[in-house]
Amino acid sequence: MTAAPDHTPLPRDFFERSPLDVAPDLLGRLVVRNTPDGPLTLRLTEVEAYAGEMDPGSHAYRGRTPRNDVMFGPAGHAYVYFTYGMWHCLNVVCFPEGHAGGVLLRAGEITEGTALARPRRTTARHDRELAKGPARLATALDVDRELNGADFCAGPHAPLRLLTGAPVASRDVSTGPRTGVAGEGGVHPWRFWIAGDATVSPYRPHTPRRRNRT
DNA sequence: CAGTCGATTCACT
DNA sequence: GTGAATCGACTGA
Repeated sequence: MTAAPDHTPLPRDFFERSPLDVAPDLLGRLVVRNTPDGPLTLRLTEVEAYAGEMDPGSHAYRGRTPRNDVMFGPAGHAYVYFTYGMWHCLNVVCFPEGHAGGVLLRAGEITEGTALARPRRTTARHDRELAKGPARLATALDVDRELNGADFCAGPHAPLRLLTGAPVASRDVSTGPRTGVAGEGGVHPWRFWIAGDATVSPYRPHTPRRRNRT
C-alpha cells in the first residue's frame, strides 16, 4: 500500500539551495503541465545538476547572457533552452537570486495526460518512452521557449508547477556522470535517477561533432 | 561577421 | 554503431 502522492506545491525555498541538493530531492516529485487541452502530470525519475558559474558543464559558466539570464534570477522558475536546432530542454532554476544554477529535468513517467502526450511523441513505441530523455520530456509536455522564465511556484492554473509527490529514499537513488557533457564538466557524478526505473534514459558520453572533411 | 558546435533524437547499416 | 538533421547562441577576429 502506497499513499497517494501529495499534491502540495513545493515552496520557493525548496529551490533556493544548491542544485546538488535539489536534484536528488526532485526524484519522485510531480511536474504538472497545464495546457489548453488539459493537464499532464509527470513523475520525475531522472535529473542532472548544473552548478552555474563554477561549473564548466553549465550554460552559465561563461557568465550571464541573454539565453541563460533566467538562471541568474529567482529560484523556482523554468529555464528552457533550444538546442541542436530542433529540441527544447526544461530546467528548474536553483540558488538564491544572483547565483546561477539549475536542475535539468531529464526523464519521467507520465501519470496523467498520456493521451495528450502520445500524438506529440509518435516515435515512442511504449508509454515509458514518452519522456525518456530531456528533449523527449519537453516535447511530451509541450514545453518550448515561451515557457522560459515561467514560475513553478505560481498558482494552481500556472502552465508549469512542481508538486510534492512522493520523494524517493536515498537508497533508491543512483548517481553517475552527467550525460553528454563535454570535458571536465563531465567528470562529476551529478546525474541522479531512480534505481531500476524503466523511464530513465540510457547514459551516453559526450561525442564531439565530426568536422567537415577537407 | 563567419565559424563552430551543442545538457539530443532518430533513421539506418 | 554511425551519421544526419537543423538553427541560433556564442566566440574570436
